[in-house]
Amino acid sequence: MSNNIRTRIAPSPTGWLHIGTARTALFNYLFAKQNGGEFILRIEDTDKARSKKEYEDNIIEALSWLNLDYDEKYRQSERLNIYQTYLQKIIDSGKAYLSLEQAMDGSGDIEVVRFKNPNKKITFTDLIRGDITFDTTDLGDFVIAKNMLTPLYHLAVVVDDHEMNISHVIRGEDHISNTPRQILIAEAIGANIPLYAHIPLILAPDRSKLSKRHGAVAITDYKEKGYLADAMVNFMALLGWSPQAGPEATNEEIFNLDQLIKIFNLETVNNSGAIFNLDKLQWLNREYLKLLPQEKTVQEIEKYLPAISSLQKDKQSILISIILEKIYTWSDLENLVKNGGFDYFFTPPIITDKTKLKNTAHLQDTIAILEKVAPDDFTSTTVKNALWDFATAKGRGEVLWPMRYALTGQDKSPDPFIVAEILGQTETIARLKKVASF
RNA sequence: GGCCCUAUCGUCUAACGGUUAGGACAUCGCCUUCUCAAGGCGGUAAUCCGGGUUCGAUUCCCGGUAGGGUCACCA
Repeated sequence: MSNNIRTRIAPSPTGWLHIGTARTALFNYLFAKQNGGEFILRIEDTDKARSKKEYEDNIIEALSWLNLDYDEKYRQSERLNIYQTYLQKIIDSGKAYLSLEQAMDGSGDIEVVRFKNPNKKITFTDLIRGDITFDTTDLGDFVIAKNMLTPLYHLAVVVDDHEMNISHVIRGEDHISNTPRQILIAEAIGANIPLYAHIPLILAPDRSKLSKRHGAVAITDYKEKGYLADAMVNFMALLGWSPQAGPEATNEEIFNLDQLIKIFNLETVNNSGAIFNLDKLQWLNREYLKLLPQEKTVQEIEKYLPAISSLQKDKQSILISIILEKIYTWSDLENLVKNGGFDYFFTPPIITDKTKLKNTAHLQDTIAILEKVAPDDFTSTTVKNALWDFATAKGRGEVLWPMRYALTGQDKSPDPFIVAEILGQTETIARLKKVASF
């Protein structure tokens, strides 16, 4: 499939990669890849004062984490001569002019380059919103460069999109009103007008533009919080687009990057802003956590709970299932471990308040029953089977609560059978004997 | 304020002009259960308002209202 679909993400390195920019990158990536095209990263660092290398590094780190691989990378600060050439061309053709004006920062007079506005109506067809018309008269003769070597945003964007053969400009709807200016410049340099698709913004819960005051907005914040890249990608795809729409409609919502490439549809992207819903992200993240191969999961859990490696494989997988049903992200696990949430699996609990055991009357019988379970088959199932009738006869709470409490020292924990299996027969009985002698 | 965009459950969203307005997250209830989770099952919950067009509007048109974006020698 050889066509000329080329898209780009053009962040300016004046802040960390924002979740909204990342979602725009995702849509650009998906659209390019599903059409066998190229996805390009262009660092828009023409503002020397505000651009910082650390932000560029953050952008690259975030895109890499999300697996949004770009085919080409450019930095506008390295292309100044190109802009200068085009600038000269526009000036020579009389479509822009030098203008001596008092600098806005009060630093004396400077000569800026203004675009000679033809004052006409511009209509473009937005792939998502249909025809949009602007009267450029309201724009005046806008400035396109501070001087011959310092192009401003609109000029640099148009020149680059032209030079880089960008076929589709997919960007946030905050750029809709920038489009007529850019079309005017494109016409002035004789460039093809790319196809535009303005996607809806990501909003904060109060429907305002999502910003730092609403908490974590940088992609790397989510990386650090222990979210999975696949979950993040899946979640962002669902913001403003739905697999439920279109001819290939499905109610399924779990799609990784490769699957999204196949089913994403730019035409069914929504046109209204979407609120960032953390609950759904968390749910999605757990879904992806469950999908992780055990080896990978153990590896990750070891970072926070090294003791898990001392367990046998089958016991590891039981503990994993216990852990996964209690966390949404790895940082949840980190917190649980910090608060001693899983200590009892590895260290006997210290029980000082024996009234917490409630009823100790059946402890000796419980021990006797557990001692009869075959040592080589001491599993949650065999333990449960051995104990069940006895517990039912005495009142399950009368038998099971003290057993569970003796094993864990916790008011809340997984059931005593599964805890017993992980601890093993010897340790289980030892813990029970200890409290039985109170 | 000018210009532009938008409007379906709390949230994300689906519905060739004809559907009991569907799904997911959240929430509530039930089941399971010694506890906490997880899981299973079920429920509550929406077409912003007013006019048209039409036999029939969530859907098409107009107006209103509301929200958002943008109006730099930032991007």
